[in-house]
This record gives sequence, C-alpha cells and structure tokens, in this order.
Amino acid sequence: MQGHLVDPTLIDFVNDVNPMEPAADDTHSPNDRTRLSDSPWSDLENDADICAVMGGVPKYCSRGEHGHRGRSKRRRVITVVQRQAANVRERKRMFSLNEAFDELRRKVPTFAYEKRLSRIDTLRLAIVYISFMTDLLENT
DNA sequence: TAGGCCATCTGGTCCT
DNA sequence: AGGACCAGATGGCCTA
Repeated sequence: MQGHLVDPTLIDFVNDVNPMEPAADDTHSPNDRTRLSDSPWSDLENDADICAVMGGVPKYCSRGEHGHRGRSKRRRVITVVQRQAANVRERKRMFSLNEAFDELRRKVPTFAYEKRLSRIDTLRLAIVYISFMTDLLENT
C-alpha cells in the first residue's frame, strides 16, 4: 500500500531501524508469537495456583519476602482475591497497551520487514516517521 | 547457547 | 479503600 508513497529516504530509515533481510511477504503474520489475543483475563480462576492457598491463609504470599528493609512504610494488606483481581486488571491493561502498539504498527511503514516490529522498534520507527513527515510538510 | 522479546506476577506509588 | 500506572523480576519462546 505504501509503495508509491515511500521515497528512498524513508526506505533508508526503515532499514536503519531494523536491519533485517527484505521481506518475503507483505503482512506480518504467522510469525506472531502467542500473544494476548483472546480475552486473557477471562480465566481468573487460573490464577488461583500462584501461591495462594498456604493453609487457607487469606493473605497473599509473594515470592521472596524481600523488600521489607526500612520497614517504615506500612505495607498494604492484600488478600488473595484482591491480588488475583489486580493481576487480571494488569493483564487487561497490558492487553490494551498491546492493542495500541498494534494500531501504531499499522500506521507505520513496515513493508521492509519480514518480522513483526517489536514494541521498541515500533516506537523508534514512529518517531522517525513523524519527524520525516514533519520535515516534508515544512519544506513544501 | 546467548540474547532479544514478550507475558505475567508483584509490590510500590499516585490518584480518585 | 481501591484502581491505575509503573518498574523490576522471572520464565518461556524464538532466532542467529
């Protein structure tokens, strides 16, 4: 789609950001690793095995009781259920973050890539792309 | 096998 | 008090 739109400068910076072989195919596809694709937060029950049922104690036990140096700050007491709920919310949050990354990937010229852009490369490429477009506007 | 990337868990902090 | 956000830790998967 971007073939007619892209000039050599653009190609340069695309290749700069991720110097990989030319793409064999157009869309980033099968390579997709297992991602947060389908309702990752649907199975709250699956979290129950984390550390939970330590003798039925309702407190959450974290791995490694570190972090109590100083001990001046009062730790927030959190139940297993609350921890699980927080985990689900966090997964949901990360899912929406990844959705935003996917959307950004689609807005950025990625034709030269065989692989799907990583998040960091997506950000870097977007920065360069925006700068490029800005310059283009200012110089015309 | 090492390194990169990612998902997930977790605890801390900030905000409502 | 509880949710959102964040960063660190950890482990799995994939590729060079």
